[in-house]
Amino acid sequence: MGKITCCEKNGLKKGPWTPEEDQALIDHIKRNGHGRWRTLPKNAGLKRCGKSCRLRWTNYLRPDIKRGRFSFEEEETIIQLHSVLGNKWSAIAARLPGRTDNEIKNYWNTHIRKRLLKIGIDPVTHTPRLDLLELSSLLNSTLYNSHLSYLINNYNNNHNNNNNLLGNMGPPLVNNENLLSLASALLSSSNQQNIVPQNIVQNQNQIYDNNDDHSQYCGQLPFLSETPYMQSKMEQFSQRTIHDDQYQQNHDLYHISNQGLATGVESSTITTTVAPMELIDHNGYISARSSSSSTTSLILNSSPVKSQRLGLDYSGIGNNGIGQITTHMNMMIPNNNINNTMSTFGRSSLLSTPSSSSSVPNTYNNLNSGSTTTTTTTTTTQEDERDSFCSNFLMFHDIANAFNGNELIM
DNA sequence: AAGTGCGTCAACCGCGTTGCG
DNA sequence: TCGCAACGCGGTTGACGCACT
Repeated sequence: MGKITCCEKNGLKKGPWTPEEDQALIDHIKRNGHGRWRTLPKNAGLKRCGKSCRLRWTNYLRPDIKRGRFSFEEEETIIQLHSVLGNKWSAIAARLPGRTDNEIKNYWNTHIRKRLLKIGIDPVTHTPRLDLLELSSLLNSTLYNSHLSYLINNYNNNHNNNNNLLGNMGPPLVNNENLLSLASALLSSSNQQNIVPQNIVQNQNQIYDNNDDHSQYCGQLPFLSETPYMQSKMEQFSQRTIHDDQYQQNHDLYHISNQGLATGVESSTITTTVAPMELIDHNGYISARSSSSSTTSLILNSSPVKSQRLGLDYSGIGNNGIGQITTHMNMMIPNNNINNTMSTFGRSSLLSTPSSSSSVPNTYNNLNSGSTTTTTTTTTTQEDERDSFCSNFLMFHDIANAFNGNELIM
């Protein structure tokens, strides 16, 4: 039948260890220390191979082994280290006192890995799964036109109402059942369409301020930089020092600002505005005018991974259409680091609105409890929290990676 | 109560690396 | 430099327990 192993060949025992065997091993190591595993079993009176003894000691009997469930902090560390080290379990274990490589490996494979897959993150690359990226990008980019047009028209119809526009939006634009068929249709037609940038998601209440002349926006998307709100924000933004070398270095990074609404989430939900770097002119203005062709290329061809890393959380796709895509971004950008990030990354900067800055959790540690993904969730289990935590953490981590710096990490 | 499916995790296996003669 | 033994690592297996039917 099976291949004869060294243990079987030598008449050595395999399988689970008995308490007596454990005690014999412990006693021997207490007396003589570990090492010399080949001769240890004989000296300890064990009918086991040295390999088995070493494994039993290092993975189970060692006095400094920490048993029990992994804490949030440990899980956080594992994810972070795995994104850097990959499946180097021993290297990861070396940074987690009391945890063995075997334990971490098992925990990864049985818990974390599954959760990542569940939320659409590739556990190997720590990025959104590529098979979902194109689909989602396509949906976003194409739906953006109709979505904003709807919002604008809706706003024009309701501009005396202080409630958020989305309260009147009705059902999401996309549901799970239609997702694949819609994607198929879009894929076949996308090349003929003039797609408006996917990632510019603005707070309609703020952009189209009540003092604006709403009639000018009727039926079409105004250039965002032409709205009074964005004019004022960009004026602040453009006062910051921008270095051309950083622009060159980060030319494919993204302008990020925190805004509310506009993506199918509730009015209390804070979302994040993300615009491709290509859409930001030399004064720091978002230029929708220049984006229609270049953004199509950006989304579908040039750098989908980075755009998704920074702007989109695909865990929300299945549940809430586009809405949750922007949600996690806020979680990923610690409020007290926004200015640092701006100065660090020059043109690839962050804009924070007053509304978001009061709502975004200050620290990474708040990610567990401070999720803004509150759109439809009614119950929260510990597993749910961990799912959310994984998602948040990974996005946070990937942003830091994408910026090629550690400035976002506490 | 018995059968089945599934998740978990301790333990095994094989291969690569290191150290030494 | 080579060969061998010992060790370490990562992938995989299989026993066990629990939930569900």
